[in-house]
Amino acid sequence: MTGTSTEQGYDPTQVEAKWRARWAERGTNQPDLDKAERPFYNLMMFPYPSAEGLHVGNLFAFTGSDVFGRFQRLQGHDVFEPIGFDAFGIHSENYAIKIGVHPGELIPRNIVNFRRQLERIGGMFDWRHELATTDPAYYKWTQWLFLQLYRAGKAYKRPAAVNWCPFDKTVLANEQVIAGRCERCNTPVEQRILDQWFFRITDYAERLLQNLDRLDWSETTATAQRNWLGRSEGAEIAFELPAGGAIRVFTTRPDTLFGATFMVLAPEHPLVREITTGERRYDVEAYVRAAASRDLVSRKIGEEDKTGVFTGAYARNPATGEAIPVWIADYVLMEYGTGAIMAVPGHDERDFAFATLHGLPIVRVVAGAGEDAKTPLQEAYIDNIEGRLVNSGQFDGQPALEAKSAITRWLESRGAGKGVVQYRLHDWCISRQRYWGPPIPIIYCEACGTVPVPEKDLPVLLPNIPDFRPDDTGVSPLARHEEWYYVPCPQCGRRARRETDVSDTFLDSAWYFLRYPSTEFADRPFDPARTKKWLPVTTYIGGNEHAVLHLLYSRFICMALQDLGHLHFEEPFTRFRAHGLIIKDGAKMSKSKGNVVIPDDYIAKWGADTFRMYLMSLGPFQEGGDFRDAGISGPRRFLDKVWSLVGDAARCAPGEEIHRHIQVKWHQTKRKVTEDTAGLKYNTAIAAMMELLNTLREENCSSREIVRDLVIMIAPFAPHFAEECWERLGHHTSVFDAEWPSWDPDLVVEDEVEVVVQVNGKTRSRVRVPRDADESTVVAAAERDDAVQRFMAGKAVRKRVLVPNRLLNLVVQ
RNA sequence: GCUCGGGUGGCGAAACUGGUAAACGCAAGGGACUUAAAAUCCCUAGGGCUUUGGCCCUUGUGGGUUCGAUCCCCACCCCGAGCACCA
Repeated sequence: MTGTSTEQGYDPTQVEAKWRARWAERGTNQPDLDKAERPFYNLMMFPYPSAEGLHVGNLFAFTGSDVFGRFQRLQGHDVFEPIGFDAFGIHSENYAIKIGVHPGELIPRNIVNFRRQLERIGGMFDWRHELATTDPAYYKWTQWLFLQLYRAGKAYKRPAAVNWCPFDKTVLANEQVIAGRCERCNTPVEQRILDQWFFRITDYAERLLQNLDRLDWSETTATAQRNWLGRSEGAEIAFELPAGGAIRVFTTRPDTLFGATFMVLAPEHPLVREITTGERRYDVEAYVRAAASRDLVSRKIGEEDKTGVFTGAYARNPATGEAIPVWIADYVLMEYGTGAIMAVPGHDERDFAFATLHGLPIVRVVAGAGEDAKTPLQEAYIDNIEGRLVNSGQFDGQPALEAKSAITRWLESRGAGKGVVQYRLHDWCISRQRYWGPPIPIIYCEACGTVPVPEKDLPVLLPNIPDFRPDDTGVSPLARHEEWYYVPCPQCGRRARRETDVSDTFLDSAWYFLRYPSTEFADRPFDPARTKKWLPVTTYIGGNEHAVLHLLYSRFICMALQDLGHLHFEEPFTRFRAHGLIIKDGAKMSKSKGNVVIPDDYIAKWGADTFRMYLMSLGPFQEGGDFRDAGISGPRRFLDKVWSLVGDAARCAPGEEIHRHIQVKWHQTKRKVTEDTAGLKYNTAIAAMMELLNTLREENCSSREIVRDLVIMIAPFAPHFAEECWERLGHHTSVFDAEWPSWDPDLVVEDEVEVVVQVNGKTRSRVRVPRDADESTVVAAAERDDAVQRFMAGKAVRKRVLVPNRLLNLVVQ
């Protein structure tokens, strides 16, 4: 194999610049959104335009999505691959504060850099449909979305706790609270109660859960959503108070009701004041105050001792009739269930710890194998659903599982309880007391109350104020901007005030995929015809860090929009695949770990195509890989060799005869590359192409037909390179308009196969036999083999196992 | 603590989801070409024995099922990600 050649070597810089220009000129990456016949919406999670630019981990994800889009295009689909920027939010704002540049100035600058990087890597993006969530033409519709939910009664305002840093005097997101302290200044964080806007996502909990079963999603992602939704079946039970009324609790273990020896209310529970007796008032109030000042995060960690105080009140256990003491403790959370529990210390770890610490009685009501009512409890006996009830009156002896429903029915018949379903999911708080987001389109009027901004007045523009820092009022900086803050009431015209909270970034990203196909329409968020043609998204690829919030919120928004008649579907992402992470020095790439690799220098040195191939060959796309720059020369050598092979093929006469075994390799490769690329197993698809190349070089074969197929198969991975090779093979159209190679099922198997011969499960030899040879033929061949004979040593064959075309195992003695 | 992933050569990884463990690539060693280097090309290569014919061992650890286990089952160890007092 001589690399002949008077021709030019492969120069990626030149080739890539040429094809970027030509794609732009020809509109290669711009499908006709109205006339497309086989629409395929290939979506990648849009990036947040950080000041650092895209790192290698980001480009791994973008490239993997682009490979898939280009592959689908070669399969004959009209692929729409849009891109945009998730540019609002606390990250941008905090960074802007840190370096003292206004986010309105910083973000456009970052976007320019992102655009440059994304173009350079060769993404098949349709830039005509680029969007940024910070663009008033976009957030006008984010605000519109809020109004639709508000009108439908799905948005409401209520007091809720936020994390508050008393030093920085600002509201913090949960992620900014590290071990109960502010991530920036290390000051202990407190909680503050503010009036905030919520979306009623909990109304959709059951649908969000049910639909998961029919979505083609990564199983890990679906599982994460199931866990987050947290469906529990149980009972709501009333414990009567002597003075009238009752404390209602939720439990998943009604079968342990007879073991409820005390009750605990969350400190915020509305009944606390009412039931506390005079002599306990001081202790209880002190405890409530202390709980209120604790930050939200450490409250939920649960490592500390289980503090609490007795209210002095008693309630009646509906099963035993006994009066049991009512305590308050911060291990009970107001946001879950009813904010009150029946404590069963015998069968709940937390209740056990609390009872031990405060000297409360512990009763066994479930006995496992070899235990009875009197077996002492050293710790809470939890995994007891296989056990039988004891100390439980008429239910003694029943299996715990049966007793669950039996006791629930018994309570129902006496009006003391009922079976209910609970979710962990909370309503979505969309209020942010910050500057850098879309203002929530609400006006407060003394006369008319809460008035939504009329749709004709949208967008409510985010004013460009120089001091965008949060201050110690706990209110958004927008409140300081008077000519913005005060507006005439849309209903009565009197002076009114604007809502100063902006909405959560997750709201921006919960609908951006609806906007992409319709970016040119100024008068509607998403055009009905376009939406009908392109949505739901065919394939969505993104990071598993968004497995829960972003994907769940997007699903909720689509459900709500469908219910309101705006959409024809309720699940936005037909297929979702989570990409893996790129590891460097044993850790995920992140700025805080200091192991971020900036791709620009690699691309400049090796070319985008080599870099793409390298990233895709690191490991399975859905698992990620380990970045070591040493390996990048491999893919480059591959492309160099293909380059020279294309030169040979261009000179080679068409229709050259091809040996059978090369044909087999060729067709096997087509099958493997097709299947593996479709399954996102890019690393093995690339390996298969390398094998084919090695075979062609060993056999000194430069068949035009084979090289042509190879170039098409390389195209999703190395698009500029493939275009250039395609042209050198004499084509005048884009390689992406070519047809993906098909394989002949008769040509993927050799006529003669090698069958492994094992004796007692150990490989001893291999014999060549015709394909699909029957057992007697294979056995005969094996028995003629010297090595096999040696290991058989005249012993009788007790059993033969034949795996056709693969293996024969002879079991002797 | 809980829920998902995952542990295979010097390194990244592959193995039709029970059938030749280590494909493909990187790094390495030897050779060819060259005044030289780079590039390129050819050869070697999991470990250990060896009488040079081969033989034995090897997929985190220990058991099990099977003619046969990287793959299935049980117990344990380690790494990564997410959730975290959810009653």
